Amino acid sequence: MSEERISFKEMCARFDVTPRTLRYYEYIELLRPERVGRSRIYGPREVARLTLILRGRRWGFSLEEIRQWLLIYEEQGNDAQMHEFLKLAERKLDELNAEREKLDETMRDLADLRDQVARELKNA
Amino acid sequence: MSEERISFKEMCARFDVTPRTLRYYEYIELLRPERVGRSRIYGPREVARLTLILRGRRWGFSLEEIRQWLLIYEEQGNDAQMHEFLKLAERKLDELNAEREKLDETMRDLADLRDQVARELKNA
DNA sequence: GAGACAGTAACGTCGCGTAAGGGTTT
DNA sequence: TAAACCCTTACGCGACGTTACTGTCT
Repeated sequence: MSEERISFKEMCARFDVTPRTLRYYEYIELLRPERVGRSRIYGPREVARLTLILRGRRWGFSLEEIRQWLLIYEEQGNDAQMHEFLKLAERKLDELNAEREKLDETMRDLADLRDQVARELKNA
Repeated sequence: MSEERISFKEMCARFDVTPRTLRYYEYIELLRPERVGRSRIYGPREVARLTLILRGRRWGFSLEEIRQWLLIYEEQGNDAQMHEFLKLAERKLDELNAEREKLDETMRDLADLRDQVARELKNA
């Protein structure tokens, strides 16, 4: 029960990704579905991995970073690995914070120029 | 005087870009330096254009978007063109704002997971 | 001849999109 | 015969980085 063997198309639908994406993840060895003939079949392991992959992607991790994560998750949470994860998360949060500050500066600059141009238009 | 004719290397240094970048911008026809023999020489026009290009890049515009800008700037600010710019700027600000919200959400999610893992570590 | 500078050509990156072509099953 | 699904191969994008090789000037 709950063997959960899922077809290619169903994976695409369930996770809202294209076939190309699944094939690509397999090509770079993030996923390793079984084959029945030439068709791909996804078990619970692949479903779990894809869940993590997509979550990481939403967070702006590169697929190579995600690969590291998966290694940590795979061997299931001993302390050392959880520490590893915490370090990764802290580093990423720092990166995201830096990005945010750059974004804010950009927005201020652009808004300033917009206001300046708008004033020029009014005075013309 | 202020003829301002600048060499390839000096352009790279002044704007802190690589030779590859200058060659690329020329290849896609954002810049059109003169040639003396086979060497590139940059006049005031190219200096001004590169200034705008890099500013646009900091603001997250694509080079194709920047090309539109340059057209507007080139023909120097009549009202219609300034309106065009204002529309571009507003659209970009909206985009940047959406990006910022996604970033904030990402950071909240990641921080939550980090806290959760940290608690698990303490309770073990 | 060594070193600094110039040039061109062309492949590599990342995360897929998008054909193009062919096979198998309903 | 057609529709629906599967497969592989391979080129395309954006903004350059990088390598490889050649040429020119000091």
